[in-house]
Amino acid sequence: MSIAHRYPTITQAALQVIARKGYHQASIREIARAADLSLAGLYHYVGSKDELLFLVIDLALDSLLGKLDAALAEAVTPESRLLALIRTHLEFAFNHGAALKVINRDLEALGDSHRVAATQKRQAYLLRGLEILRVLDSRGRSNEELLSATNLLLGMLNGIATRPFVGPGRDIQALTAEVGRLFLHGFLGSGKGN
Amino acid sequence: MSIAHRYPTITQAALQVIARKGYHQASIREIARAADLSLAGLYHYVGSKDELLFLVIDLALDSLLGKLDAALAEAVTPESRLLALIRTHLEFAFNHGAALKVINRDLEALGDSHRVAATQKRQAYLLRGLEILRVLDSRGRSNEELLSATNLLLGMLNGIATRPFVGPGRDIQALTAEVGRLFLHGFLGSGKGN
Amino acid sequence: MSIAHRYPTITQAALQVIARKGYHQASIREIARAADLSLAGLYHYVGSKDELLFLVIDLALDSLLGKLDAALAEAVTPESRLLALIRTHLEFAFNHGAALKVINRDLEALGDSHRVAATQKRQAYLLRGLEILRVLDSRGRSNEELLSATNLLLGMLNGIATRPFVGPGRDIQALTAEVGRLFLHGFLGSGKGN
Amino acid sequence: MSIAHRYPTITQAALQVIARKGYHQASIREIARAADLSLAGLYHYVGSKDELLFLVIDLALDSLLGKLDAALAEAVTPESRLLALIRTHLEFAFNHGAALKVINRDLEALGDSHRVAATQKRQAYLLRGLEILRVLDSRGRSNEELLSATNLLLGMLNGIATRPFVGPGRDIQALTAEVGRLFLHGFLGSGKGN
DNA sequence: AATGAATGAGGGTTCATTCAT
DNA sequence: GATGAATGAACCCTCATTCAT
Repeated sequence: MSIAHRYPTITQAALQVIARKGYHQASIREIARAADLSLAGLYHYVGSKDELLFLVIDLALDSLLGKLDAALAEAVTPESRLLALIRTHLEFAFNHGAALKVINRDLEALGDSHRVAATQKRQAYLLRGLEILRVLDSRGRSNEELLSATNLLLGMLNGIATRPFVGPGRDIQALTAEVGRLFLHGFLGSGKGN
Repeated sequence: MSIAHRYPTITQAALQVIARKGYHQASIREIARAADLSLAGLYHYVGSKDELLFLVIDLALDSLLGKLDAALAEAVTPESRLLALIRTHLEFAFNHGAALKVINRDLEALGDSHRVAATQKRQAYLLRGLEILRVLDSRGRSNEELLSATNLLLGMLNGIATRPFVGPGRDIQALTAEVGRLFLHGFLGSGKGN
Repeated sequence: MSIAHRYPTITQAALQVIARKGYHQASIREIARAADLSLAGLYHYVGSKDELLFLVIDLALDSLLGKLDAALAEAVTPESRLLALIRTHLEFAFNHGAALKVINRDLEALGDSHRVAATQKRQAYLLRGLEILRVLDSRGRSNEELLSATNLLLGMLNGIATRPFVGPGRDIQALTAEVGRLFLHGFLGSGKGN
Repeated sequence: MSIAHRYPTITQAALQVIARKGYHQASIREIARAADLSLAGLYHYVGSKDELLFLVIDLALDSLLGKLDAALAEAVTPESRLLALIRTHLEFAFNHGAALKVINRDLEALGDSHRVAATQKRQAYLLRGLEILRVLDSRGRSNEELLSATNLLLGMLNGIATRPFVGPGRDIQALTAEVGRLFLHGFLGSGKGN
C-alpha cells in the first residue's frame, strides 16, 4: 500500500468526519478509524491534527479554484462568466458539500500560520468574483463597492449551500438561472444614481 | 443575589464566551468564571451545558424576532417592510454580533430536542421574510420559489454579517439601501417569463 | 478531607515515586495512585507535572535549608560549623534520601522559570558552606578558590549519599567525623604555598 | 558501508543524544537521525534501546579504564599513582564529559542483566582506587574504611565534573594538584587515633 | 543491508458532571 | 444557595518495536 494510496484515503476520511462533526468534535481517532488505520498509523502520514485540517482545506480550495478556472476558461462574455461562477459554486456545494462546509466553518480553527495560508487561497477565489463584477459594472463602482457586492453574491451562494432549506431536489441549472437573474438585475439596475 | 439577577449575568457571560470560542471550545469553567460564579454555582442555575446553549440561543432568537416585529409594526408598504427586515437584520448583526454568530454557528450543536425547538423558532423568523416577499411578488411565485428567494436574501445578509470583509465603518443606513435596491431590482425584475 | 490534608499526601507521594523512577519515568497517573487520588483529582490540586516537581523540590530544599540553619544556630566555632554542615547533609541523605536524590537528579528537568527559582534556592545552600569555609580559611583564599573547595566538599557528601556503596549500617556520627577530619586536614593543610 | 563503520557512528550518536537529554528522554528516532540512519536501519544493528545504552556505557567504561591503566602503568610511587587517577578522571570528565555523564546518570536505567554487567565493570574502576589507597595508607585501615575513603575521593571528582560550577577555564593540571593535595593531606593526616 | 509502514501502549492534560458539606 | 472536591472518559500525541518488501 503506497503512500499515493493512503493520502487520498486519509484526507477523504478526514474531510467526511470533520464536515459531519466539526473540527473540534472530530477526534483524530475517529478519522483514523474512518481511514482504516490505527491512531499511530495516521500520525505516520500527518504530523498533527492542525496539519491534517490544513491538508483537507487546502485540497478543497484547490479543487474549488480548479473547477472555477476551468469553467471560466470557456466563458467569454461578462454575463456568462458570472453565471459560470454561480453554477460552479452551486455545483461544488451540492457535489462537494462537505468540502465547502469545512472551508467555510473550520478554516478559522487552523493554527496561525496555516490559517494565513488558507485564507490567502480563499481570497484568491473571492478575487475571481470581484474581477468578474468589475468588468460587468457599467457605472464605475469603486473597489470597495465591488468588494461589497462580491460579498453579497458569495453570501447568497453560501447561504443557499449551507442551509438545509434547499435540498438536492432543486436542479442546479434552474437555481443558477434564478440566482443569476436576481443578482444581475440587482447589480446592473442598482447604482449610485438610482 | 436573587435568581432574577443571576440569569442575565449567566446567559450574557455564556453568550460572549461561546460566540468567541465556539460552543465546543467554550468550557463550562470559563463560562462560570466569566459569570463570576463557581463551577458548581453555575450548575445550580443551569442543568447542563446543552441547556445553557439552548437558553442563550433561545434568548437571542427572541431578541431578534422582537426587534423584527417591532420594526414591522411601523412599516406598511411591502417595500418598507422588506427594508425593515434588512435593516433590522443588519442592525442586529452589528449591535449583537455575538448573538447572531451563535444562532448561525452553534445551533446545530444543540442536543436533539433542544435543536428542534430552536430550529422552529428560527423558522418563524424565516417565515416573516417569506410573507413579505409573497406580498411583494407580482408574478404568482410558488411557495417553493418564495422560500428559495427568502433563503437568498437571508444568505446575503448573513454573508455580510459573518464575513469580516465589511467592517463597522460602513454605516447601516447605506448598507440597508444598497442591499434593498439590489435585492428589490433582482426580485421584481426577475421572474419566470424574463 | 481538607486541602491541608491532601497537599502533604500528594507531595510525599510524588516525592517517593519521582525518587524511585526519575521524573520523566514517573507517570502522573502513578503519582495520583500513590496519593490515593484519581488522575483528575490530582489535577485539582496541581496544575501540571512540572509544577508538581517544583513543589516537591522546593519543599525538599526548604527542609534541607531549615535543618542546616537549625544546626548552625547551635554551632559557634568554625570547625563545629563545618561539622554541623557535614552532619546535617549526611543525616538528610540517610533520613530523606528520596528528597536529596530528587534535588540532585531531577532539578534540571524543571521548566525554565521553575528551574531558575529552584536553582537559586539551592545556591543559597551552597553559600552557607562557602561562608563557613571562608571563616575557616587561614590563607586568604580567593572567592573562586573557596567556591571550588565548597564544591569539592559537597561533591564528597553527595557522592557518599548517592552511591549505594555506603549503606545505613554506617552510623552517621562516625561518618561525619571521618569526612570532617579528612576535609579539615586537607583544607587547612593544603594551600597555595604548600 | 560495513558494519565496522556503522557501529562507531551509532554509539557516538547515541552517546551524544543520551548525554544531552538523558536516556528516557532520548528517543530512538532521534538517535537514528543523529546516526544518519533510518529507524529500522538502527534496529538492524542494535536489538533494543536497552542494548544500545549498554553498548554506550560499556564502551565508555572501557575507555575510562583503559586511560586509567595506561596512566597507572607509568606511575610507580603511591602518591604519583593517586595523582594519576585524579588527573585521568578529571581529563576524562573534561574531554569526554558526555561519556562520564552517561555512566553516572544513566547506568541505573539499564535493564537488570545489563545493569549487573555494567555495574561490575564500574566496580573494577573503584577497585583501582581502593588499591592505590591501600598502599598509600600508613595506619592499617580496614577494607571498609578504605572503601569509604575511595567513595569520598570519587564523590569529590564526580562532584566537580557534574556540577557546572567549575568550567573548562580551570586547567586540569592545577585542579589535579589541588584535589591531590587536599585529599592527600586529609587521608594521610586523618586516622583513627587523630 | 536497508526501510517505509504500521501499531499497542502509554504519556500529560482537559472536560462536563456529581455530590457531600 | 453555594462550593470545593472528586472522577471517568476522552482528548492529542509520542514511544519502542515489528515486519513485509
